[in-house]
Amino acid sequence: MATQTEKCAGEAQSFERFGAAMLSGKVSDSAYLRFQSLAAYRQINAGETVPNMDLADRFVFLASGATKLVAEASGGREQVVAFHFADDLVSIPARGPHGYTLRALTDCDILVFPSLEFMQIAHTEPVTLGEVARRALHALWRCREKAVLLGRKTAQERIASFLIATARRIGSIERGACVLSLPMSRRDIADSLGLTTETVSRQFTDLRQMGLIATSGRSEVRLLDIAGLVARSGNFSIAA
Amino acid sequence: MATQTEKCAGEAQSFERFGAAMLSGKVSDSAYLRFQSLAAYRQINAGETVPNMDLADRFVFLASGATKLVAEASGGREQVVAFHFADDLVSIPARGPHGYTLRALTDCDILVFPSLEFMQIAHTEPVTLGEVARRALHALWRCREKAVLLGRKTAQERIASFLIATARRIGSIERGACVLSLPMSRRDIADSLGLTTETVSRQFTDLRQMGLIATSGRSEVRLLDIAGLVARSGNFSIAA
DNA sequence: CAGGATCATTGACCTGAGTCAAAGACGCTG
DNA sequence: CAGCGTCTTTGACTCAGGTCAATGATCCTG
Repeated sequence: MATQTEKCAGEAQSFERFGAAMLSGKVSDSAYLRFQSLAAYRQINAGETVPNMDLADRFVFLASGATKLVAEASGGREQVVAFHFADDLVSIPARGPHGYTLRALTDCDILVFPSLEFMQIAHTEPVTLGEVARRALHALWRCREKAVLLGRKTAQERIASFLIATARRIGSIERGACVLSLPMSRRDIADSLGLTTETVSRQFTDLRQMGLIATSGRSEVRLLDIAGLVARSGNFSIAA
Repeated sequence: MATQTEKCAGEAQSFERFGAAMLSGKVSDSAYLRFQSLAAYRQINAGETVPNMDLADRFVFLASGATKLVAEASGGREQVVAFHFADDLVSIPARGPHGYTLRALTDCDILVFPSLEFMQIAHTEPVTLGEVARRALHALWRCREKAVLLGRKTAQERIASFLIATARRIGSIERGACVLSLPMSRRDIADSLGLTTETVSRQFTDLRQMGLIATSGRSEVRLLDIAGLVARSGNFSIAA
């Protein structure tokens, strides 16, 4: 379980956070300064889109807040490809079969880097390059898990899997139970799990009636029986 | 369009191929030798699984042949997470919510590395580390495209997308048309696209009747109207 | 090159999730 | 703290794709 993130508004704090996460203090002063001058600091309000700048690939470091990466298919269909929280590094391709946009779920502090230049500097700093590789592989792992979910799981298994995975990222312990404060709407969850808001809602209701979860308000979910959720998540092996 | 791959059986040729792809000649002799002693060469016959060795994360370099990375969910459901062809580097996590296995579609020559040690050596060679990062980001990009496909596309759009994407990887030009020699069965395609063999078959039939493709035997597909396929692929922007 | 096993195709029917529509809850603003 | 817009929930019905079952095409082996 990760701890919830505090606010961190401000360019200096944001870059400091980036340094701690990606440069881990072992980077040369010159590289440090080059990263600093390359970084474009932005504050993004909830609901806003991270502007596309030019048409190049970008890395976005999320210093605070939460975002979703949305891919658009034809016919206005949207798929949420990933959610991100503080300290995450997001890779956004400029173009492809689908258009990608990064949208803020809450107010965010971010640093935007052009990928090409970022990688050029990183090539002189093994620590940072290794961190990019490590994070990319981790994101790939998560994306594969999502592919299994989207390709082969029922609506209920998708919701159970989502709750377990999200709890591991932003859940907190409160009076023995795991509590989630979801920054995303039912629509975001639906677009992430390949469902509709109606189906998401129905599955929440079912899990509530089974006594596996309790909800209060629009965003708070309390996981009452994690073992029961795992059993219903469609996972092959028991998650570690 | 990539060119089809020739056979390359043999440990020496396989490692040479690895060197050309991942070390690009600029690597120190000591790192070269360390990679060489870390690599476990294997020949895998079509249909066989790459043995799990110990329980650690692995990188597999595919020197020749084609493989599928399969994730297993509960109830024996299988999801093909990715296909791989010659010169691809596959990252296989040891454990997670779903068990992963790498299976050969054709006879293969592979090099297996334990991830941890591989990354340790790579940290001394920016070229290789950068290549790992580049490939991981590329695999992530592909996996995201797959998530859009699995989350939001119809059966027909999935098949069209699959044919276009596969043509780009292993298609060859023959008398003006793009020809695919698919190394995977209908079941593999179905497990990759989140469908059943029956649905895959029906969609092939439909595309054939629309005059977009022609098939001969079990594995050969001729793309007669690529623009038509793209139009039916559900892609948002026209693919480059 | 005949026999047989596997793989692919086709057809009939069924179901889980989508769609459409309406009512209810939340939470924001004045 | 009342009013209103948005988000969520619930219900009735539809349909794309799954399931079950049978037939037909490949291709491999002896």
